[in-house]
Amino acid sequence: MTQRTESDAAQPGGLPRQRRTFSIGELAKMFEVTPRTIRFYEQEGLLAPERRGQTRVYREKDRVRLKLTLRGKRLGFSLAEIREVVMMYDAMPDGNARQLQRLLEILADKRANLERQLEDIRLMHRELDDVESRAREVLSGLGVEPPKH
Amino acid sequence: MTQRTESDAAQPGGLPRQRRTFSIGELAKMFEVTPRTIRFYEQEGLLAPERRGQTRVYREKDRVRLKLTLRGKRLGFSLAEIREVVMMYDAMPDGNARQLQRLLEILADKRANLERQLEDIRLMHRELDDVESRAREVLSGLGVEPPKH
DNA sequence: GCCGAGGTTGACGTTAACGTAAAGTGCTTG
DNA sequence: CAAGCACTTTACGTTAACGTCAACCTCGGC
Repeated sequence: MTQRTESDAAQPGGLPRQRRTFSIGELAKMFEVTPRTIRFYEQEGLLAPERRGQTRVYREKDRVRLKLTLRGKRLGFSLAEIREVVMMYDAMPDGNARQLQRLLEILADKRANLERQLEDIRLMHRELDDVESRAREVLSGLGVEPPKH
Repeated sequence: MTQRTESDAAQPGGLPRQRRTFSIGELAKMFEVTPRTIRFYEQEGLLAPERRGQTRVYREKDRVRLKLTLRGKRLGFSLAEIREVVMMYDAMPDGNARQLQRLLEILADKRANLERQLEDIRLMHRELDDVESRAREVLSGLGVEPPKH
């Protein structure tokens, strides 16, 4: 319903970008999820924030990871799948050849998934067009003016 | 892994198209799901096959519905959402104006969903490109030839 | 000094979408 | 006619992804 604009506006004042941190509540509102969700993702190995004492402190890196995670979810990937990619990405610098090969496999897999989804979306789009036009027909048949948009 | 080609080849011999029926097992193999899944969809009001005695008999119409249902699922819609559209579509001819307005709302909603998914896919695609190219770099740094495709 | 706003860790509850096992029906095939 | 195969219902089990308490800390402000 409400469109969030994921803005990344540069802070005036030239703060050293990397120093910005977030509380769990801030992140939660930012992405419209609950703190519980964020803690759960941590428990599942998708996030690993620092601690100031007992409380979690999130940095830019964590924010990005959360963003990617949620995007993956919207695309229907399971948390396990997302973790698989994210963790391997982090382990890349010292990853051995086998691991990297595996990573490439996974990526190809995801890519195929995306392709199929694109096709599905195109098809679904047509279906919706069809249903909608039929609905409009019936409506005007009833002498009701269908909404323009 | 295996690409099914959802073929709808016209039967030679000019059979009256509408007469073709399917068993639950046939449909299951056709779409690579289990019979249990198909029965579950029926129980959830997404399918309503005829019965020859006790056994279910599916027609072309049912096959299409199952196809649409599975497509919707791949796009992350819940069975409830899918049912909402499918049932209203069927009720269209005698649907009153209110119902149809509601249907249009739902359709707009789904459409918005698809738009967001398209954007997500584009973004995700870039991420994958990025991760992959970095993985390939590291691999060749190790003196290993990364697979071309 | 206490209060409210936010944070924390358990631990149990819930929902969706099936899986799985048991027990029975019905055809057709050797 | 027995065996096998595909179908049926009933019912309980399972997994993912959180929701929902309860009970506790901790900090800034009045």
